[in-house]
Amino acid sequence: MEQSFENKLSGIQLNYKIWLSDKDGKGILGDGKWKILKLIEEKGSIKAACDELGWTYRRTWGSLKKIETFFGFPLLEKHRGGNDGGTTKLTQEGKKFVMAFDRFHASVDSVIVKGFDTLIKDLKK
Amino acid sequence: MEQSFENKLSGIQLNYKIWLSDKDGKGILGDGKWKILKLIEEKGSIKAACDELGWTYRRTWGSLKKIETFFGFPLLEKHRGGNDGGTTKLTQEGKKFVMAFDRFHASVDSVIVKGFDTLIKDLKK
DNA sequence: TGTCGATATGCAATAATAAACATATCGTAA
DNA sequence: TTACGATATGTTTATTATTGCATATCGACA
Repeated sequence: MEQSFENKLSGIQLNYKIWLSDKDGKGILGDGKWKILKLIEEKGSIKAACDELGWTYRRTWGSLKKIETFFGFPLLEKHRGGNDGGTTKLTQEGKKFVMAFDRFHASVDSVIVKGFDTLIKDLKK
Repeated sequence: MEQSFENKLSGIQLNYKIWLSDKDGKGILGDGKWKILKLIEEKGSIKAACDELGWTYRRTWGSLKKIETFFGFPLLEKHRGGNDGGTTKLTQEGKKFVMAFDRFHASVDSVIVKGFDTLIKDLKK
């Protein structure tokens, strides 16, 4: 058996998750919600965003409830009724939050990827 | 209702996890295993490390099995029997892996924390 | 004023994960 | 050669997370 990482390294992939929580680790708002919030704004409805990501409406709705419960004010402006059934878009606060998270990710993503490259190189030595 | 993040920000905490997987997202080896590997080396046994972290031996053993199955060679040198029941320490490869992950974390941790600080500041604006 | 499709929500079923229980194996030192 | 405590592993029970099903509500518009 080859006692070396070498031939396994190409099969390794990097994963990471970053999220915010309250002090009990609850009320989580992370990558998933960030993604869906962006997509809701883009598509104009929760349902359309769910379909796009293949998520169940039920689960998504529960997630969105959590984040708004945590902050105590809505990040989404939801409208029911109408010929199109209803629409949803981000509130001012929602936009601010999404943009802040955008910046956050932009600042850490490349560093993590770079660190991973170094890790792989270290294992080759 | 206050439409501002301001008064909630102090209750928010940062969380993140970084891990490596095979192409199917399986064979995971991340922060948990990194931590326990270091502790096993320090304590000299799997059991002692488990007790320290409050993890079940069964679960830990399963985790360690996974990582070694993935690489195809042991990261741990395990000994059974003896008056002390047995001991475990890292192999050369185990040490290399742990050290590489040490470096990896050292290079990304501060950036992530700094990014979080900026995120919070952004939400205050 | 009836139709439509999305929002809104409860609840049962199911899957995924972790914990708990049980037991066998090993080898050294007394 | 027996006792000890850690390694090693199967099985089962709990916990939690996710899915799926069902159903009510809403309001612009035809």
